[in-house]
Amino acid sequence: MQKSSPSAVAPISRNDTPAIRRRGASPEKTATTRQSIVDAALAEFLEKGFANTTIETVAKRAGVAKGLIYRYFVAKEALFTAVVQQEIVNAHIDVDDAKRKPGEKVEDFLRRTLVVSIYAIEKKSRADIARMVIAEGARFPALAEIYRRDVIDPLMQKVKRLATAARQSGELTDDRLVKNPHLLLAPIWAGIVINKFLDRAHPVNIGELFESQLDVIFAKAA
Amino acid sequence: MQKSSPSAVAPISRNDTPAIRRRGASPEKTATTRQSIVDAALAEFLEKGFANTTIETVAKRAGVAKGLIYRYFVAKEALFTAVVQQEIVNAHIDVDDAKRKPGEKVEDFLRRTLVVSIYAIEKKSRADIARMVIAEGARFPALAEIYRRDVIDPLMQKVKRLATAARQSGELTDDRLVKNPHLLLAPIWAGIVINKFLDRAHPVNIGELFESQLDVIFAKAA
Amino acid sequence: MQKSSPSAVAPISRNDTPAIRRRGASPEKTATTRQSIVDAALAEFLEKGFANTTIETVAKRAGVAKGLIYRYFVAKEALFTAVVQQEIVNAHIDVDDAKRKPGEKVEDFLRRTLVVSIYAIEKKSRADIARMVIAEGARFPALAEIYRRDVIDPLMQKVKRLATAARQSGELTDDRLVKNPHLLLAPIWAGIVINKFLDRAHPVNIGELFESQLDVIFAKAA
Amino acid sequence: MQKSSPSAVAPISRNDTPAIRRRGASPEKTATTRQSIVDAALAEFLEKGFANTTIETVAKRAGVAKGLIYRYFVAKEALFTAVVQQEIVNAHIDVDDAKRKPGEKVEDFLRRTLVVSIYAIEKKSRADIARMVIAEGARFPALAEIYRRDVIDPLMQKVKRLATAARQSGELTDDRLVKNPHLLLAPIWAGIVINKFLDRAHPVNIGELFESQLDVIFAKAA
DNA sequence: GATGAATGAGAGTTCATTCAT
DNA sequence: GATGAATGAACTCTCATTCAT
Repeated sequence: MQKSSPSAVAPISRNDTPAIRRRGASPEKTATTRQSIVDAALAEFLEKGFANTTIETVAKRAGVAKGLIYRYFVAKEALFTAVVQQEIVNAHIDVDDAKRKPGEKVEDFLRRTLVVSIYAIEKKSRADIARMVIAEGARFPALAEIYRRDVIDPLMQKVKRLATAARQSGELTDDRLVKNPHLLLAPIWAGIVINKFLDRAHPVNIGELFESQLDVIFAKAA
Repeated sequence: MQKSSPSAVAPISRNDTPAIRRRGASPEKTATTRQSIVDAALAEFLEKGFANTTIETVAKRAGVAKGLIYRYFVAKEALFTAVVQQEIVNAHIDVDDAKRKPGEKVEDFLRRTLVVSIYAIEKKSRADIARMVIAEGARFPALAEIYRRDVIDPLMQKVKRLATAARQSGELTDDRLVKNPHLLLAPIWAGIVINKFLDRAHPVNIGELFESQLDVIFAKAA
Repeated sequence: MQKSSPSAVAPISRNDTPAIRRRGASPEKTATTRQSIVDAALAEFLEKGFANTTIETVAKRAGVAKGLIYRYFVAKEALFTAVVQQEIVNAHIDVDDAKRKPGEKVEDFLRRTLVVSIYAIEKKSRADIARMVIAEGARFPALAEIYRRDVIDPLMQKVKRLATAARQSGELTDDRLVKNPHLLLAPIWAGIVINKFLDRAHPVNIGELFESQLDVIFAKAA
Repeated sequence: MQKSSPSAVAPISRNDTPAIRRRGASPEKTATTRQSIVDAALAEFLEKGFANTTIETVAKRAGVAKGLIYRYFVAKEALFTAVVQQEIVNAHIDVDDAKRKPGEKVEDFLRRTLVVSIYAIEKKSRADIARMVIAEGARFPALAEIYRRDVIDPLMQKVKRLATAARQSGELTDDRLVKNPHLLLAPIWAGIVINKFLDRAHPVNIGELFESQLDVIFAKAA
């Protein structure tokens, strides 16, 4: 009922005068229906991927008729795109340099904030979203682009800024991270690939892997 | 879906009875036909993924009739499995500790061998195979397992052995890499994900990224 | 499908009890709504034909909700029938023999009245109605029948009566038109078929064609 | 099996060497199948029109599977177009001026040739084809154009030539038919409209109507 | 072995019609 | 009366798989 993406239905509250009662189904009902479709679709897409998900199954799971889905999304692809985009929006990882306390070391800041986020990645379905974007990326390049633009690029910018700060303060003694900010988050990608695609039976601990990466990058004596 | 090696056609007998003319096509012709199907299928699968590849297109590309494919592979899935498996076999990355020269440092050995392999990853279609295993992994868990068993696990074992050696020789001053051998190859996964799925327009240099990782792991002063 | 006049809504009572305020919308409002639906439907049907017209589009064009249409017409077919019938009523062509002036020749009377009507056929949408009746006739035989009964047959009767009069007065020297009254209006049908279906780019002049037909029938020396 | 239109299948006879036997289904079988689809489609389209004909019904009537139709025609529209075009080709009406015997009057020639054709119009399904082209013309303007180009226009040219000849020989005493060649065939259109759309119960005799038209045009004393 | 016509089970999508509000 | 969300049957089209030749 919250955060309905701005694609199909009318905004819920028209204005503040509660007396206005339109005929027909209420906007709340509409929003609920839409959300149940989105939820069902997300679950199905995550479980089976785009090609193996059928509209009929989504409808059944959402408890609505097949045709109704087409009132909310013009096509299966639009449904997929909308669902994934909505999730991408939620996937932001927060490492804003501005939140670093005065005098706080970059490494400490990263441990305090990012490590927590990363341990949470697998709790929430963020890794699954990433997996889906990856798996369907070839067929939906636009989605991959959105993911890059909204999630990866901003994150990389922030990492770069933090690396630069660490370099200037002497916390880092070389430019490697400034030039290759991807280095910092490489263990996350590796973890997602291994845990979500290759070895579900023996998952690596992404958080621990990331902490080790922090260790080596910041040359911590073990 | 697991034991798909003998899926369709008996292993081609390397002519032990060279003079005998059997009825029908010669084993050589058979092998050639099979290979042209596999080649065509690989190309199609890489281009379009499993779901969007049709048997008809594969047949056309291979220059054979649709029905013939079913003489070699019982089903589309079997074709896919066979094709990918064959590629996985080629995907071995060679870092055999035994080949380390006496007295050669582990780091030097890695730079001498692995870095070269990694720069080659993108030249050959290995990254594309990895991408496909990743993308279709949800639908073909058996393939992912094979990939892990035949490619990842052996590689990890070797990394672990090298890490142990480096630890014992004092080249490494902590157990991080021994406990998290994935750390070494994380940049490769990150690179594949970024280059193949998320940001084809601005690829990272996987080899360079990997070298930086060697730098930080072996605490090289820049 | 035949008796569709009372198909949906009772004939609007021309207020015999003007002071009484009934609940709900006033009859005038009702009539207005109904008319806007009919107008929209006519326009859509003329543009796209029966099968390609959707109730939703009609509703949108009429500025009413989809469901409301079903308060006035039980089904799409009833709507179509009602709309076309209403137009058929307007399609009468006036050639009443009674209006012939005393002593006026039949030919002169036809030129004075019918030719004018025919030049008007294409100005009004009568030809388009005819076209629609023709195009949908196979699917709506009842409509074609109504068209025949209300438009064609009466017209033919009048033509026959005029032909008989002309024969008796010696204006015509044979019974051809009496026996084949369709001969008189054949150019109109030909004109509609050619202009509306076959060659919109090079329309024939129906009025001129009809005048030529009068010429040859009444053996006018050119 | 004859005259397969050149749209989908390979030409039947590759060359004269009868020894060539390809594998798989024979071209004759293919042509037969194609023809049975075309026949079934024509019958269905004539009975129900384009929109009310389903591929499934056509397939059932042709005795083939639904999907097979799509091997021969890319889409329902293509099937319709092909079927109708093939019939249009057969719809030529022959009034070639060159076949007029030396010294034969135009009127006599027309009675000798065209009247016969016209009486045959309703025996064959030509009138039904015309009806279908008319009924679906709005949705398939290309077909109407083909019909005009291949049937109407050539016919009109011939009529014009004959009218000119008759005018010059003094057989006609005015230019009406030269200027309005449609006049000659108007009764045919009228007849088709009346018999096929408006009044199936009381059909007019198109041949007789056309003969009367010849009478009046050539000013025959009754 | 080899061909490709033939099959038929779905899948996505549309739309007349219903009904809770 | 009026709304438009909801239903579900029906339709077009696809494609893995089979099979007569």
